[in-house]
Amino acid sequence: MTIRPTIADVAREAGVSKGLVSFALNDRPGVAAETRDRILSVANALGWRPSVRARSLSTDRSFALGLVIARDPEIISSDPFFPAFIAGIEGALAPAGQALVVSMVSNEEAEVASYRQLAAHDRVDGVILTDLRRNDPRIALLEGLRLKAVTLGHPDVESSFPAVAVDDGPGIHSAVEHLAALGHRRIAHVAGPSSMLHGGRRSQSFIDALRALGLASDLVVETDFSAAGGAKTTAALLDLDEPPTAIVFANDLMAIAGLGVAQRRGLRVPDDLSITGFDGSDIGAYLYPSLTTVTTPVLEWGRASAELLLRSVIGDDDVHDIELPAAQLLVRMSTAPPRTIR
Amino acid sequence: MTIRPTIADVAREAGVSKGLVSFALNDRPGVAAETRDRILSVANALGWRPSVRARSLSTDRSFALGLVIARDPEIISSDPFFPAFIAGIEGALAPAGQALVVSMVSNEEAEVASYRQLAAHDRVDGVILTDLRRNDPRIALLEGLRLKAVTLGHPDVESSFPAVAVDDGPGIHSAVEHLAALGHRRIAHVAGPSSMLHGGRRSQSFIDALRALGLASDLVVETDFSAAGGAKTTAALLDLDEPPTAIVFANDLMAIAGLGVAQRRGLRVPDDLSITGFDGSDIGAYLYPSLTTVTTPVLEWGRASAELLLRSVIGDDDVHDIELPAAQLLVRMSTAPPRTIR
DNA sequence: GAGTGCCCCTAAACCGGTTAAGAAGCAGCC
DNA sequence: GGCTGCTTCTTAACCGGTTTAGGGGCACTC
Repeated sequence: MTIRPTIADVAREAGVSKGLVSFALNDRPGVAAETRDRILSVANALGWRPSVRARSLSTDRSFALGLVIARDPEIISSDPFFPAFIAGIEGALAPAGQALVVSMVSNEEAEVASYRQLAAHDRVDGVILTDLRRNDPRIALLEGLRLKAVTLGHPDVESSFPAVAVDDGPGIHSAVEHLAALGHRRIAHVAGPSSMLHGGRRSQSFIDALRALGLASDLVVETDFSAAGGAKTTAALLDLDEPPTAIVFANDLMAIAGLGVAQRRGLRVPDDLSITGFDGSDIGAYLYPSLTTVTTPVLEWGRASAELLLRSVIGDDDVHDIELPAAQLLVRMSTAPPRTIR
Repeated sequence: MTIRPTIADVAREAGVSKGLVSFALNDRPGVAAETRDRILSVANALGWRPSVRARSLSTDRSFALGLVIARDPEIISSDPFFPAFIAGIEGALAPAGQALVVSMVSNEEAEVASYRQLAAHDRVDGVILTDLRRNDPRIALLEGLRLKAVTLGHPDVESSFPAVAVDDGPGIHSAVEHLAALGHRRIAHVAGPSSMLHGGRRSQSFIDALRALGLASDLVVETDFSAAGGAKTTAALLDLDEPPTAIVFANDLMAIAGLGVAQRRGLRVPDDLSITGFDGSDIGAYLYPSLTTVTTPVLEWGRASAELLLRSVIGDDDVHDIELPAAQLLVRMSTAPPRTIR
């Protein structure tokens, strides 16, 4: 096993020019069928593989997509989203011979720097934009950097990028209706930061759902999606004179922390307090009680995003927004009728 | 903002040849100080940035490292290791202008294919090898593919790659001693697969620790590091005629599932059963009871691995194995004296 | 029989760097 | 004055592809 053959080797062996080999290998017209076959079989016999590097240089493409993950170091390990999401991306990228460049940073300055670096070094042809924020500056940034992108969810600003969205609403609605049907009247929501679009959207869905049922929606507390935040706000809610009998958490991590807080206080879940999460993370099934949650098709989300972005990079014309199946309620054991009306 | 300047632009502007510009920019000897300064200031004025693509093609380097993650889809979301590990890697890579290519696969064939693809496409200069297995075929594979690598831990086969290791032993020993000191005599271990080196090593440490204390070490059950596996084996242990009063789990995920199983049976943790995990994952602190566990310097591990691999890629001579601070016991609330001797 | 058009192919430039070979200029030395 | 050797710089090849311009051969047309 020596050095890898190049198209020059193939050309020599097949008795044609370099250029023609390139044409034949790329299935372009203007090559006689017989010649094309000969070139292909020679390439095959020599074990020729294209050099991504050379192709990158001449075609001005990277054949890779990027994912910048900005997360507080404290949250990063426990967040079930990204590993599954990356697995989904991989499902679309690997068969296409594309690679995924991942960058993980802990704050917004580093995030911006990371995008700039990806663009300056021509590492990727496009990026997947997660965790959209209100008035998200990254959209203009990426447009300025001339990177392609897809956004996870619909941004609240003008965007030239297609979106891949999962509607959180139905999941939250189902959770609230489920709790109301069980008899709960005082239902709280531990929300993610309203600066993040999905945080805000989940809150709004929660409020809408309560209103539709004619219930008060005053118990919405905003925090930061972290376990620490979930624990703190849960404690605050339980300290109220009239504490809620059920809490809808905006993600599983906060729900798990909230569960711990309740149990620590001697409350029984679900008898004294019902709890729902959001994410459908696997670990929730193994807790005691297992966590009623809202599942999101994360893997599918990753796959669809990567596919759409690839199409957009190629210059496919009909790239348009994609709506994935909505989030769905997954009832497990952390919800039950409130004790007061039992 | 037009097209990016190349060294040809710099050369023209500075009135020298392309080659000399390259020499000046790479700080190589043979350039007059005055000329060098002129070239550098012209480059600076034009806003010249090197093209990684062009450099890759001519220097036969990718300026990127790879990480192939092989995990069952079921485990992937809940595993706290990789996000933190990647964050650590990033800490070393970003300042060096290097990128991280991540590939996530679900089985061994796909894993091999992934390494082959990374090598065939020249995507990376080296890879970080995690989750070493017994007689790990990947080492020979990577040597054959002429990729550089570092291994996480010491392999049990001949390897030309440097290792970055964290000794699990002291953590497991501490956990066992902690439990023994509390009065436990029947201590079980829910182990990871013995086909994985760190799974086997933790078991062995467990057995050694018990022996050293003169206790029986017959309660070692092997499973797969998953929540489902942890739950199932915990159930089996608790079904024994003489069940253990404490269980040492080989990772946090299994410990959390085990905790759920015990509580589901009406056992109180830690009163009826003590539990320890392994990983030091953050979420464990918020459970009820909070999980006594063994912490590993994951972030540091990632950083050190990436740095070592970068040095190895450059051809630095004195790359040798690195031993990081050993894993440490973190006592929280899931361990207490057994009820029997209370 | 010249002109036109098409098909198949070659030659060569190009992408943006690195690097080997060699030339020019100059000082030092005998 | 010629030789040696050093520094500084240029030229040109090279990495491995893609792509444009154009040439030769052939059939068809009038």
